[in-house]
Amino acid sequence: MKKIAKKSAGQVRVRFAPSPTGPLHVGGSRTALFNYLFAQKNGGRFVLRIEDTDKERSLQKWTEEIIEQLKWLGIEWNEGPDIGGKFGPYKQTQRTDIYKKYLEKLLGENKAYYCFCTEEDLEAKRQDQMSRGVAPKYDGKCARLSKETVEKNLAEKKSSVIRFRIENKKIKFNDLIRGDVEFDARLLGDVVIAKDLDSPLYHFAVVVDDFEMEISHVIRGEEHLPNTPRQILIQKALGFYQPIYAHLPLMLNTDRSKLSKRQGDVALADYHNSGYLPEALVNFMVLLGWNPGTEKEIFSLSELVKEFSIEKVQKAGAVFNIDRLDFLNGFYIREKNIEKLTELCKPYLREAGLLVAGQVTENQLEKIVEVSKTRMKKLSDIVELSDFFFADKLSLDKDLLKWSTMQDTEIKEALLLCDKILSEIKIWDIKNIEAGLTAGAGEFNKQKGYPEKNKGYLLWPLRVALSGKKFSPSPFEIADILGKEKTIKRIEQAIKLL
RNA sequence: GCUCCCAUCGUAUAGCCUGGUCUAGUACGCAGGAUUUUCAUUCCUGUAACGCCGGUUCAAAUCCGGCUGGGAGCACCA
Repeated sequence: MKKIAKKSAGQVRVRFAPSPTGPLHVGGSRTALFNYLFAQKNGGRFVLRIEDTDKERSLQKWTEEIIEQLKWLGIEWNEGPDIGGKFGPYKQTQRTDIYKKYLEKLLGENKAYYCFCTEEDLEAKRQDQMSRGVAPKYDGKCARLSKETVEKNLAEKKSSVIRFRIENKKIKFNDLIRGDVEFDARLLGDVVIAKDLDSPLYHFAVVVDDFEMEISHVIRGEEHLPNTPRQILIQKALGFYQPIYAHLPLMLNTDRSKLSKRQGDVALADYHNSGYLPEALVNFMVLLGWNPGTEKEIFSLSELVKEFSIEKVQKAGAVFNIDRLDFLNGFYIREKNIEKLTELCKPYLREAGLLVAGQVTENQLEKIVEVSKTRMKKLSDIVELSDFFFADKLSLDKDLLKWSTMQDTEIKEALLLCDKILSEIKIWDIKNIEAGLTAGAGEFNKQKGYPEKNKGYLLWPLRVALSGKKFSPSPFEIADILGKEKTIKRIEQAIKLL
């Protein structure tokens, strides 16, 4: 049997290979992003491959979710389960025949063997080894079973798995990010590469697929670093070329452990749903473990494609710092044009029951978003920030109306004055509102003997009367959006409290 | 426990390869200030780091060694 290894095609081909056992993780998203950028930068191809060999945990809906979220981020692949490609299929469960062929080859060459040890047995040995302080590894019990015994066991349908014989030698490889890395394969123990001929396991399937799909660079998370020597050994046994490896630093919790559910969300969809923008997430994730070496920190995906270089990827893990994500997201929110931002906010308003048909016009809605956007960190913030615009009647806290040392009667006078000024406005626009009120504030302060420059005596009670909130946009903006009738009504409702 | 990886302000990082220009830069955060009726935005100022010990050298954040600390992996998961 003479199967000569295909040479790596020369062209850059990378892959992102998630297993569909749950929603797309932010760590996975970043891995996908780096692969995508690397491919784009080098004129290569980016492959999406679904590693669903774990039949118990893999679900079609997660494959769909992964695809949906990656697309939302703006990451595109050249080959994948949804679009096909020259090296398909791109789901491992559809590639059983390919794996089988190689599995038989390994078995035939005695580079792999059937193992009949039970799981309980194995677990007990593992415990024993751990307690003795040695590295747990398979003891090779079934490695030298006679051909007859194996055939007899197989004929009796004894449960079995297929193990790969690990060669006892040192494995050295060069990692694009970490440099030379060396492992001693003697510590490894023979790995299980398949449950049976039709059920390959991770280590085996990746190696075969990376070869069959002519992957040139394997860019993945650092958690895979210890897996690499095993995979290299399998490649060698099969006569495959060795791809170039690059192990990305991990994303960390605040306590510096591997990012996990606990300190916050880990599913990309969670960030998506709570109103983070894809451009913010991309910008944020890429800067976790990479930087351009310049002081530029704001990057669009297309700028990233130009400036990305894998050599500048960091070795140490990076803490996922939500403050920075919030800053970036706020920045991108402020950058968005108002039509688009309004569209993006609508689902949140609708979900909160605020967007009832006919209640506000499109124009009003855009104004609401416009005056709220400097306060938004996430799209979902729009609800809390703007709910009072939609309310029919405000539930006012009387104490909030008070500014400085003002007494109830003075607040009442202030609101009465506002009522008067606003009632007299003919053309209801923000300019007239502001001009009228500003003049009124000066007048009011002089009359009452308040510090002349402090417009709060008039404006604070007004703003609270209109918004019901401690913090809000200016009363001018609110009044403009509310319209004359509603504005006056709210002022009068507030006066009744005093 | 074993193997491997890693180590600059609270966080992300620049600088390290090619020692001097580093009294260590930037951003977020935080503190203070300006603008402002409030909050936010914007602008200004400030805050704070080369883990430790030894070696090489005229000179070390930068090179070498050790230590310490942190992380990941050790499945019939991926």
